[in-house]
Amino acid sequence: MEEPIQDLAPRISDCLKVIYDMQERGQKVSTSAVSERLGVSDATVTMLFKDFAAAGWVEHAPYRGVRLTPLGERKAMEVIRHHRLLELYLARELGYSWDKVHDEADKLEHVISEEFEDKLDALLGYPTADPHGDPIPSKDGVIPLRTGIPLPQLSQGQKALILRVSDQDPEKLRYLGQLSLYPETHVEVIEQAPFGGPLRIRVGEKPRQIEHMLGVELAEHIIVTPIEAGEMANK
Amino acid sequence: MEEPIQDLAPRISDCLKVIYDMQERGQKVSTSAVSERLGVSDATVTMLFKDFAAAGWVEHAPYRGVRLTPLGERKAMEVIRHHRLLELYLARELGYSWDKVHDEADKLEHVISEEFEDKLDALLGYPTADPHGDPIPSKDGVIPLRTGIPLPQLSQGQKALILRVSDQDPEKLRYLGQLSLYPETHVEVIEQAPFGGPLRIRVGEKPRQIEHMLGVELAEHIIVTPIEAGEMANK
DNA sequence: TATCCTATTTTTAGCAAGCTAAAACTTTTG
DNA sequence: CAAAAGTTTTAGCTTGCTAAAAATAGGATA
Repeated sequence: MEEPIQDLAPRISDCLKVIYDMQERGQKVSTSAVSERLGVSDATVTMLFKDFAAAGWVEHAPYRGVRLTPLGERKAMEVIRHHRLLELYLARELGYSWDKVHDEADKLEHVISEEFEDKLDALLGYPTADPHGDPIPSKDGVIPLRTGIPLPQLSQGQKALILRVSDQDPEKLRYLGQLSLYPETHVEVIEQAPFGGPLRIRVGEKPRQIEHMLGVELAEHIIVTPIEAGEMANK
Repeated sequence: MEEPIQDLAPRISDCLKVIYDMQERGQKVSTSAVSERLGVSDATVTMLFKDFAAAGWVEHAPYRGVRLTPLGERKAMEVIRHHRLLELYLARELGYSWDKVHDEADKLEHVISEEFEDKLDALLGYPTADPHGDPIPSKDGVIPLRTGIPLPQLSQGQKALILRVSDQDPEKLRYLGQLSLYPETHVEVIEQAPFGGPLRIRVGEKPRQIEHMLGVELAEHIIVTPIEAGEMANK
């Protein structure tokens, strides 16, 4: 229960990660949803839920899913810190494209030592976000909060900065990369077709801007923060 | 049988590595010797030997051990390449001391992808030796040969260059590191006590040389190549 | 030279972890 | 309130391992 996170079986830390991820998105954490994401049977997840409840990581209401306790959240933070540090490392130091970092980090995170993590952290300059803009928790489990809104909620004509692109599907990431929709990029909604229709957006800063069409499906995963006109002038 | 080396179970590649290592040292590869190094029971190793024989990696004469086939040697090269590239990487890029690289590499080598390996290789400039001076096989399994002799066989007064320090014991490595006995270091035997007595050695180059006493036990693992007086003059 | 003894190796039987298919059971929905 | 959808339980599989029993090699002994 108080064992270091490295010693958790891979399935256990993977499951913790999925629970946290779903909960962060405000979704209900059900047996079937988790089993699908982990690629195992429902029966397996039921057992994991029971084990987690016994360890005090979740509250488990049988037949209606699971919710992380504060302890469980702390454990999840450790797993996620490992994962995101590795993602950033793979992208920045080894030149991985952002659609490939997730899978490789998934394998590495189960074997690296505390010392390895510390050295990565230092090498990367104690970073606070991974290549998708997802925040990297600090060593003591504090997650740097940067709130934003999904791109489709941006009012027309409002300029904004991309904070996160929180999708894991390599295909989609590759596509978004082609449109230069990375974190820290400037973006503006030119118009949005009604009833959840596609968006017309302008990407990039003044000299080199490009327009694209983008489905809401994808746009929902792009989290942005509006920027004042004043801030633009500085550039 | 023709599956990529990454997909081998950890135990299998570990075993392959141990077999290669013992054979390279000219030792007989027996069930009990391998089981001891892997930390498993004899029964387990017997089964591994049978599996390896079935895969065509070794010739297994029951009750009298195992010997790698050419195919088995190729497989072993792949495993060892992974391991040594990682060792060098950990030491050079992450600042690990040479006594810690082995254990961390042992864990990492089972999960890294072919792409990861390629990126490491490039990042390191296609190296040919790890931090202990052990040769790194090329991608097609060719091992760069650099022959040398154990330090105790060096004639007195003969100057030499350290090629390899082939020991895995962290304690010993740490100690040898304190004496600056790393690969590429200059060393000279001042005198050797008879009947396998300790050596008196001079370490380093002209301006900054230090003398040490060293037991034969340890010295046996230091592989050196004599240098001509002429070569010295260049420096 | 034949046989015994001992150290080593292999075989056997069985354990534990981690998983699944299918049956049994809830909850939700029409 | 019945059927559908989702969850848990049950029974049993596979993998990888081990302890103990059986088998063997190879030198010691007579």
